[in-house]
Amino acid sequence: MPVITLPDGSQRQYDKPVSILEVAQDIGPGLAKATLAGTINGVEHDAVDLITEDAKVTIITPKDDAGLDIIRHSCAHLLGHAIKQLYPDAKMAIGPVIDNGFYYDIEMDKKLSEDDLEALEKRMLELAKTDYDVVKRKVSWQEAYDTFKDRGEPYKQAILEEDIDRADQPGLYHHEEYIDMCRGPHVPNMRFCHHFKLMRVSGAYWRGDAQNTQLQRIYGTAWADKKQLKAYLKRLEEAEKRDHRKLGKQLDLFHWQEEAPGMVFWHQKGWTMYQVVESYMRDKLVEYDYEEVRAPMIMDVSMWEKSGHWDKYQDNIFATESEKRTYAVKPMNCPGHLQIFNQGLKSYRDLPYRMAEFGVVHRNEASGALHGLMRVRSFTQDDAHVFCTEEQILDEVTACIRMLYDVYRDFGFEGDSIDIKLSTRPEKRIGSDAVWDKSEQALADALDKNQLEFDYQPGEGAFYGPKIEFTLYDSLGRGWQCGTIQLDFSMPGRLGSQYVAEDGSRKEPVMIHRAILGSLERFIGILIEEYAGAMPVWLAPEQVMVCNITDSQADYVKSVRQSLRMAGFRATADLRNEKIGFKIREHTLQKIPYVVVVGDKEVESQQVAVRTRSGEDLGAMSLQAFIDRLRDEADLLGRKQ
RNA sequence: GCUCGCGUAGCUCAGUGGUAGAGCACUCCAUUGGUAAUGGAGAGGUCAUGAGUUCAAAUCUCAUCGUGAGCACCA
Repeated sequence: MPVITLPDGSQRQYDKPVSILEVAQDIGPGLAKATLAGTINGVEHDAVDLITEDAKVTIITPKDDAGLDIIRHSCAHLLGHAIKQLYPDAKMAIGPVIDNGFYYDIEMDKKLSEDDLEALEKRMLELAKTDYDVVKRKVSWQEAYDTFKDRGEPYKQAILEEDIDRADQPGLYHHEEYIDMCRGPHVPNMRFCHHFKLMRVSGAYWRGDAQNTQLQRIYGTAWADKKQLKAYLKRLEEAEKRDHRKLGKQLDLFHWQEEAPGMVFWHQKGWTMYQVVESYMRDKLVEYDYEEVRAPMIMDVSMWEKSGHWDKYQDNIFATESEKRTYAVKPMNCPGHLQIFNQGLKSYRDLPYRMAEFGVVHRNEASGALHGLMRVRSFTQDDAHVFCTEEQILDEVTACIRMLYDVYRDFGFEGDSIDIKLSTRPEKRIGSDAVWDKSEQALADALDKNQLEFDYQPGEGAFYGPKIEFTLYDSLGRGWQCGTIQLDFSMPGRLGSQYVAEDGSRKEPVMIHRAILGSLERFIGILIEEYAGAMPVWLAPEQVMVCNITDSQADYVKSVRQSLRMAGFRATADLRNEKIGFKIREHTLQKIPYVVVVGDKEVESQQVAVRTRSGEDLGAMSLQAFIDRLRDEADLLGRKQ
């Protein structure tokens, strides 16, 4: 006699167990038609699942986020259905939901091409358009196992054997002749799965392990209706226009070439941005009481053996030989900083000692890992190491976080655009559990103290200590770790760093590794995508372009440009023999914040006519008024009001 | 590193076995103009590199390098 409570608080009573679909039918035929699934006491269930006891029930339709996920999940099954029809020898692995869509990992001999994807998509659509019912069956573990054994699906068998309890009743979803196994829920009928697109195919390892077979992964996107699908594809197109690699070329910021894979050739404009960012950070180092240093680029390999890097990262370290000695190009700044710390006897009175470097490091990343400015083989870290006592950890980490947010806000990042993760002790680690407890707690406390939400990444910490990672996202939503704060109880000991404590004894300092921007290259890449190349005034490599209308204003243009430069702005003159419309178009496309136009009128009145890159004509004003405006805008940095 | 795709003029791209193309940029000439493209002419390519198939290769095959998406990696 289940009593069902709906989200609006209303109740319905039944004299026998009813399915979610029946409840929906009871409420109205329109809702029944839109019913994908439901939740029973907060747990998702298929529409056909029976409610046997009093429960809170919600109906899931394509309008719900959960509904969209169900559609996507069922689209993965639909892909399986089509794959097995076109390639009967395909072995299906896993087909989960991801942001905006789904994928399926498949083992098959035939290597899928773009054309094959098109054919697959066509078959999927044909199948979906028949609007067949998806039939769910709960079976015993053994029956599921036998089913997939008969069907030659070794991966499904492996999932059953390794992940599913023998007492469980796995759900088998019948898509006509195709059967897939899933926790569900799934759509009751394929009429919900008409709006999808297969996006690409790539390789992916079974169970995410490079030792295992590489499967073919087909990615697709799926939506509740045609409009959503079109809007998504449009969004993707727009996002691609923000690609920093594309903009880097268009805006003449940097280039790459074959002879130096993963290393940037910064052009004048890109380098100007870089220098603005660097000098901003240098000011912040003063504000937050750091000392800047510079350590050698290459050191004898023995240094890296002592630090442990050679042992762990040898394949990724560039090395060079000279006079029978092997030198490693530094992949990290910490050993160098420890050498500087070690010069002269340090007292507890010297702690905390905050040592910063714009450290250029080289890491021989796997070729497949390289990605524009985001993942390079040579980059500059805004690195720092804080040497302190255990008692000082909390305060110092808190200060690092405060500094990080101070900086990020100036660049326009805050709130949801920053993802925080706390990586805790890995299996292979050094140091006592007591020390780990304390340091993990210190990092968590520091985050709490700054009222920041974060997710734990258990086991993902470095072998020497836990770490906080701050991730920013590119225009396509790919995350890139930028800032990081790591605790290290090991390196100072390995490289012989000590200080004299209050009681006269020698102690090892704790080292906090911290980077705010992380890699300047990566951070600038993120900035370019964030602003789609239209950098705010303080970062724009060219801030003002001063244009004449005819030759007769050339001298005035030069003097305006010079005045702007003397006022501290990056201004250029465009005296070419071109029409003003042509110049404006070009400089607007180059995303220069302001174009100043001077003709005879302006020369006469000793003014400047100002136009913004968004196309707004601000009219004529005195040069001083324009300079004031520029200064106000530049002083804002990238802060959101 | 792995899987699949891509590599043609400075840039964006067309060209599927038979004499290498377009637009923009560049150079020159004319034009001196008021807020997103003035007109004309010219120059510019070992079709990433190397090998092979073929009477003939930008085009087909293989390898190498670079690059794109994803996987793995990310101190």
